[in-house]
Amino acid sequence: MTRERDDRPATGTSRVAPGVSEDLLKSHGSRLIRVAGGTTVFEAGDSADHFHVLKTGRVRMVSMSDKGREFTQGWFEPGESFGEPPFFAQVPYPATAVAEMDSTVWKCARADFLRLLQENPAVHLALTQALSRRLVYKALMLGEIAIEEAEHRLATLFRYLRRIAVGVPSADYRIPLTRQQLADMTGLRVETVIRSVKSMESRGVLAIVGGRIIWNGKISGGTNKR
Amino acid sequence: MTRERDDRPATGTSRVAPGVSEDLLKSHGSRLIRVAGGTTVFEAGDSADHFHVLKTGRVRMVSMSDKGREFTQGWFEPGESFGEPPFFAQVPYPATAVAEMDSTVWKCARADFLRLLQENPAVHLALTQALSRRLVYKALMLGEIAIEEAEHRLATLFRYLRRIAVGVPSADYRIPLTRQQLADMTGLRVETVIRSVKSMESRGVLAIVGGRIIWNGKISGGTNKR
DNA sequence: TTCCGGACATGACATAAGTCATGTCCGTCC
DNA sequence: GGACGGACATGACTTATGTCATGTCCGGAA
Repeated sequence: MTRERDDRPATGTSRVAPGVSEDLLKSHGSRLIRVAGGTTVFEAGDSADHFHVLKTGRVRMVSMSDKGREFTQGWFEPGESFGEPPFFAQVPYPATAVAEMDSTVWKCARADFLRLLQENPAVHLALTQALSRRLVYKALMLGEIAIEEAEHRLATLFRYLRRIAVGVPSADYRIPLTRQQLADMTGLRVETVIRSVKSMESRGVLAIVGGRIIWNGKISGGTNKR
Repeated sequence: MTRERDDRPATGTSRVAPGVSEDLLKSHGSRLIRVAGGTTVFEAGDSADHFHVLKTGRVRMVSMSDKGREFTQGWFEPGESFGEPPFFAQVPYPATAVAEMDSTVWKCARADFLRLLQENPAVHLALTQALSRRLVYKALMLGEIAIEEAEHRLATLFRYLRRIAVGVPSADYRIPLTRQQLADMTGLRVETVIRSVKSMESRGVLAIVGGRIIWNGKISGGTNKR
C-alpha cells in the first residue's frame, strides 16, 4: 500500500505541469537546492522573495493550527511551481511547504524571474492558467468547507479528483488517497471520513474495494449545468 | 447604518484596483452590459468564456449550498475584474456573481482578451498580481475555516482586513462589515459571530463602539515572523 | 411622533463532528 | 513465520456550533 503515492493528484496546479523550462531557469540565475524528505522548503511567515519550481521529489503545502491540526492546501509534482501567490503579492507565505521525500527545487530571485516572464509571454500565460486552476480549486473547497457537511465535501472532492485525473471520465475512478489524506484536505478527522465513506457506500454512491474508494463515473457523475 | 457599504473591503482583489483600462477594453471588442441590483452577472455552473471587469456598482461572489446557506467568496469594486480563474482555466464558474446594486460590467471575449494581454505585458503582470493576492487570501481562509475555531477565524479575518485597508496600520481599525457579512465570509452563523465577538471584547482583544467592531492596531497586531 | 425594518443580542436546546479508546487486517521487514 | 506499523474500522461520550425563539435598540420614512 505504498505504491499509491505515485499517482498522487497534483492538486497544486494541474494535471499536466506546464512549468517553466529548466533551461530558462538556469539562464536566469536560478539555483538548484536539495531538500531532505520531511524538512521544509519554506515555512508560514517566511518572506517570499523567490520563485520555486520543483525539479524532483514531491512537496506538500500545509497549514497548521496552534494545536497541531493540519490542512493540506495541495501537492506539487516535478515540473510544477509552488508558492507563487505570496511571491507575486509580496506578502509572507501563509502556509508551509514540506518535502514529502528527498527533493530538488529551483529557486529564482524576484528580479530575475520577472525578467524571465517579460521575455517569455507564453510562459507567463501558462503561469496565469496554473494560478487560475488553483484558484478555482480553492474557491470550490472554500465554499464546500464553509457551508457543506462531511459527505458533501467528500463527494465534491471525489468529483474534482476524477475530473483532473487522466483517463476516461466515465469510467470508475479509484481515489488515490488515504482516509487521513482526505481528512487533511477537507478539514475533517479520519474517523469522520471513514464513517462518511462507509455511509456513502451503503447508499450506493461509491464502492470500497480492498479498502480503496471507487468513485463511479456514471451514477455519481458531474454537476455542470450547461 | 447604510453608509458602511461604501468602504466595503475589496476582498476580491486588492486595495488598489490595477484593472484593465477601459480604452483597452473598448479597443478590443468588449461590450458594456447593465446588471440590475439583486440580479446575477453569471451563475455557478455557467461556462466562462468572457473576461469581466466591473465599471460601476458592486459585485459579490457567492457560493450557495442546496439548503440555502451562503458563503461570500469576495466583493469587487469598480475597476476590478472578476471571474477570471474559471475563464483562464476553461471550466464552469464555481460560484455566482451577484450585483449588490445597479452595476455596469465590461465583457471581453476570450480571443480578444488573450490578444489584449499579449499586446500589454504590464496589464498581464498586474493581473497576475491580482490573482496572486486573491489566492493568498483564499489559502489563508481555507486553512482557517478548515482547522480553526470561530474566534480564531474572526481574528485572522480582522487582521487581514486591516492589513489591506488604507491608512495607518498601527491605528485602531473599524471593521466595515456587519455580523451577518462576517458570518458569510467565515462559514459561521450570525449568532456565533455575535457571541464570539462579545467574548473577544470581554477578553479585551477588541472593542465594540456603537455596535461597530474596533480592532486594535497595537495589541492585536500582526503575525509575521520576520 | 410613530411605525417599521435591520442589526445586534441572548437564552434554551439539538446535533454533526470531534475525541478517545480499542480492535482487526494486512503488508513488510528481520 | 513472527513481530511491527500503517490504514481501516467501530463504539461511547463530549462539545463547539447550529437552530429556534424572542427581545431590544436605533435610524429613516411617513
